[in-house]
Amino acid sequence: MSGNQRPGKRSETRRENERLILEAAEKVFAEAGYGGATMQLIADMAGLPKANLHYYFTTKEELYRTVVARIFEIWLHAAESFDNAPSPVEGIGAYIDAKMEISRRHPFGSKVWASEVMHGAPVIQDYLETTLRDWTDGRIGAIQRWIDAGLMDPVDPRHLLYMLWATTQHYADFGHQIETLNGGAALNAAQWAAATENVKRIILRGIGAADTRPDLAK
Amino acid sequence: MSGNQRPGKRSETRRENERLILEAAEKVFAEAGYGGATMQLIADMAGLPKANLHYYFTTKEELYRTVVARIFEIWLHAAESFDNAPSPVEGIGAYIDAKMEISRRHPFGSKVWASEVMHGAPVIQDYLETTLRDWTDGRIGAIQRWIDAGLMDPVDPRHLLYMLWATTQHYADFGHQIETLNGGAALNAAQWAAATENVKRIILRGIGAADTRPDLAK
DNA sequence: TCGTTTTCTGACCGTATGGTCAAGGTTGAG
DNA sequence: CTCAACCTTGACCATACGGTCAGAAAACGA
Repeated sequence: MSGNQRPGKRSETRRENERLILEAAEKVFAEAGYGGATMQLIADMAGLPKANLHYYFTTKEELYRTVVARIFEIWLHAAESFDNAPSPVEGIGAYIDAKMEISRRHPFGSKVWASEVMHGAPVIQDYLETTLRDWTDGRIGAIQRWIDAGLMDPVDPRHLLYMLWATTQHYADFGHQIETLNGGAALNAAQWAAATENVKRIILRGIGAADTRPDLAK
Repeated sequence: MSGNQRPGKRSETRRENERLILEAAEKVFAEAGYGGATMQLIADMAGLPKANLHYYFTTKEELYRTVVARIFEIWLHAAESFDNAPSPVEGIGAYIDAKMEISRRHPFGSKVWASEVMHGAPVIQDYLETTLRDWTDGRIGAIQRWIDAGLMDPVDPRHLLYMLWATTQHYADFGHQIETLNGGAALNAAQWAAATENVKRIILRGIGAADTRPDLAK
């Protein structure tokens, strides 16, 4: 219960190795799924002997839990973009920017999260029922206020949120499909920007919140 | 090479058992992933001894391939909704209807498909590069013609397609999350209808294709 | 009733996996 | 230098998994 780890520099090995393991684990869990991932594979990718993994993380499940928790942290951080925005264009726009950036920079984490939810959220059910639900309810209230203030059309805030999650995470979770349809190449910077602009444009116009008119700009 | 199975009624057992196995397999693969699924689990769910599964499907991979192929068939069928539509409102509207219906009636299949793509499409890569790419290119052409005809805004057709896939499949793939945020209950008929309407409304307005004006209808 | 084809299944096998452990190495404070 | 805490790892174990197979049991046509 005391458990305050000395941030002292004495053994930084621990930090470094945990980082190596968690990075490798995130990738392997994303590419093979929880059941398909093996400790040996993660160990090889981290460049450590398998027994060493079990020194830092007792079980495969504990390692997985840690990976998922880290992803949730990133998610929560992005969720802040929504706050303190006076209008839907700014709030939702910033949120789309943040989530697209996550899809681009943390595709493995996004896939692990998707896989976890698809399998019934065996290890993060409590997060869904507490943190996520609270955040969602709060955002629904914010959207409703924008609607009441006449800043956007009266769409169902809940389904709007689902649409935001779906469209942004799609670029990570279905990245392989998108890559294949892009001639086998990953999206470049310009294509990512175009994708983000498209999502923002369609959704913001779709909810009647676009600041400009039909916008015939190229 | 002769292999024409007599559709004779002599042994319909085969058809029935294959159906049982495929249904069980779809569910287990969806809920546990390929690596997490076991032949024993599928056998139990199908109510057959494990050895019997190997009589109909030699290997686990062959069973999985068959499951994925069946899902692709359903997907292709829904894709037809897009065709022969004179305007985006009708074409895209019908496509959204069809895909939402698939998400509702075949959630397991949708998850298997998502899982397959997320893991790099190890068994359907050829489908992505041929059938899916052809279909996508064709639809992009259709959308571009609508744009050229002034029936909708000049959005990137490719990203519009991604948005359609993302938003509709989200209701199946992330069904557990949606259910949790819905108080733990699955969406009822009215809620599914509301979700579908919301998706259609936002996207069609978002691309400037809504037939009606801002639509203040409740 | 017989003979042939198809279906069924308990018992079995080799392998790969998650996890353990004991012994040895490394580090740094006193 | 000494000692204790921490880190490393090859070898090992029990289990569970995909897959096999021999032979029993139906399911037919003649």
